[in-house]
Amino acid sequence: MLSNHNMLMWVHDDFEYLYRNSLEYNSGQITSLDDEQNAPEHDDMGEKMLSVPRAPRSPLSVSPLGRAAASNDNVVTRSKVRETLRLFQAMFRKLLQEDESKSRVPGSLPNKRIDMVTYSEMKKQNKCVNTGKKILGPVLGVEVGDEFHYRVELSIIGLHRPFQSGIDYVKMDGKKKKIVASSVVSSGGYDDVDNFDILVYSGQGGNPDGAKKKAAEDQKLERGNLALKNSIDEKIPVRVIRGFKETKGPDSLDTRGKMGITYTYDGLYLVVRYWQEKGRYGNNVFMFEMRRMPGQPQLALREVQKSKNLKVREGLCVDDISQGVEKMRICAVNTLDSEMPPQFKYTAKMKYASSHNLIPLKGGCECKGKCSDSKKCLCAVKNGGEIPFNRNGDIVEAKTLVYECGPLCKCPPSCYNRVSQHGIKYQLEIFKTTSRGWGVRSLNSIPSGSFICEYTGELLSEKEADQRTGNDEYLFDLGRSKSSNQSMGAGLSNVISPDLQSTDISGENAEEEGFTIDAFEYGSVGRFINHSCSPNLVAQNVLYDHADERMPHIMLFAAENIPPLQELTYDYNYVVDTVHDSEGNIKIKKCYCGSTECTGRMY
DNA sequence: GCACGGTCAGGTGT
DNA sequence: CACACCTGACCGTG
Repeated sequence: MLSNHNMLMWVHDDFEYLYRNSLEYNSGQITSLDDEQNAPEHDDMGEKMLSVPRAPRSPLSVSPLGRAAASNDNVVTRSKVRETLRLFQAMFRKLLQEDESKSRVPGSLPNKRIDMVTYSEMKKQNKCVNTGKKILGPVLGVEVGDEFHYRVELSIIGLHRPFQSGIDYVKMDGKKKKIVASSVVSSGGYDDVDNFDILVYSGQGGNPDGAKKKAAEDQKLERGNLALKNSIDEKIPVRVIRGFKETKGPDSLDTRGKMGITYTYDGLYLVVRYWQEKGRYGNNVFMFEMRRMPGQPQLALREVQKSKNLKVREGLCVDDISQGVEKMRICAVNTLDSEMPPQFKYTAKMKYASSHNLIPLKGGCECKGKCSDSKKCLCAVKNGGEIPFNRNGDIVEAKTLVYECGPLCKCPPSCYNRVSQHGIKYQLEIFKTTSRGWGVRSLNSIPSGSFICEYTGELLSEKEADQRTGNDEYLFDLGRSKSSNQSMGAGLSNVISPDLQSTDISGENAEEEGFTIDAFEYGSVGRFINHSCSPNLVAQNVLYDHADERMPHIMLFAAENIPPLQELTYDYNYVVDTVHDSEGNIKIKKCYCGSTECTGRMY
């Protein structure tokens, strides 16, 4: 572990100055530099050099201003930021669902900007964070590598306030007139030269606007341009958010869901110089060279890019653990030791025994199209009168049980109500973790609400499961997976008007015979996904190919935006002291998830 | 079919 | 106030 002092010895003088400087402007203090909230994804990404200004940790480092109670900024923790973003994403999906289900009467315009609507609602209800004075340097609760899909997401957590403008800036304390840049968004819309750690950013203004018949003009050294210039002299770090256009992998079979751009917080940069040159339209534009400050974690996206350039992936030990069963290959990677992944028989589908008397489907919906009319679709009715997915295939919210369309439905396979039955759509891989055996991660960015994979295996009754001792690690008790709204946007029910809320359609005959999925011998990638006390996935009960509510499919969905290489986890949801061995003694299993919310025990 | 460019409607901040 | 902004959705072209 590094003390602050040691840490500063790693960096050169200039940097130390900057470091202190940025702290000052952040009006906080460093409290802890050695623990990572999201440790898992960095575990195997080489040595960490924590020499860059980091957001102070709450609650020990509350803003000295002690903001008024009306503000949401009293204690901005990492989990507060995650919660805020999840709320945005959940509200967004809910409002989009509402908008999509509206019958498009000619004359009544559908709302095209759900992101804006969501933003207004969150602002009205004071759900945004870091809303106070604009921040220079690190932002409380935000970490390098965090991902977003809408510009307003940057705004609601105080990372970059303006909706459209690429440059945000601040009046300097004490110098009323002087402005410096606080953050920039680089979406590649301008001619940026991209050298990983160098960003050449174009100034603002002067560009022609065809819609308004405005011709190109020379840029002026004002506003954002002036702020960036001043940042050179003041040596104040500027936050950089990079927008990457979605590179649809060649093996991506997902034709639906065209989410355009992923914004990634790329950390702090210094503006080192600026100049003028002729722009695309013949006008003079300003160019600013920005350099990424050393010691910040490499973006996972870069790591993936790098490894793709190699012929053989480092640590690769199995090319495809699914052996062709999944439509995408799932490789196994171990950069730590020589251990190979455990042997098992890969199955993408659940294995039911005839002794369980599975209740078959009785019928399906009669929709001719893609079940877009939730009033006519019988499956939508079963789901409480709505299709539980958006048209891009994201689940709207976690429910007790979701009914997808099935083999007896008239709708085509491309129907909006068939999401998890189509299998994985992200490039997943299993990898050896430092402290929790094998884990699962993705090489792609995963947007909140996306389907990840099914937890498959052999279906066992409780009695059968009890007889198979010694492999608890691969058991999933179906009763345990009460899908809760908590994990996909806490407080959604308080924010959305009651008539929009889903009706709970749980079978209340819970105290019947329980079932378990045993993935020890037969299973899928799902069996490698570890538990976490602050997980990024949620387990959702789904029915589609049979009607037996006692034994739903367990489908895992993303509960937030997940950057590449971040370990995927869900909450195993054990109640401590309720797990017994064959002699009836309480079993104890420690949790090594490493999150700040860790309870210490898995069961 | 798709990638790309033009167009348009926006909210917020200056 | 008017205006600009590295949006985001949509619709036409190639």
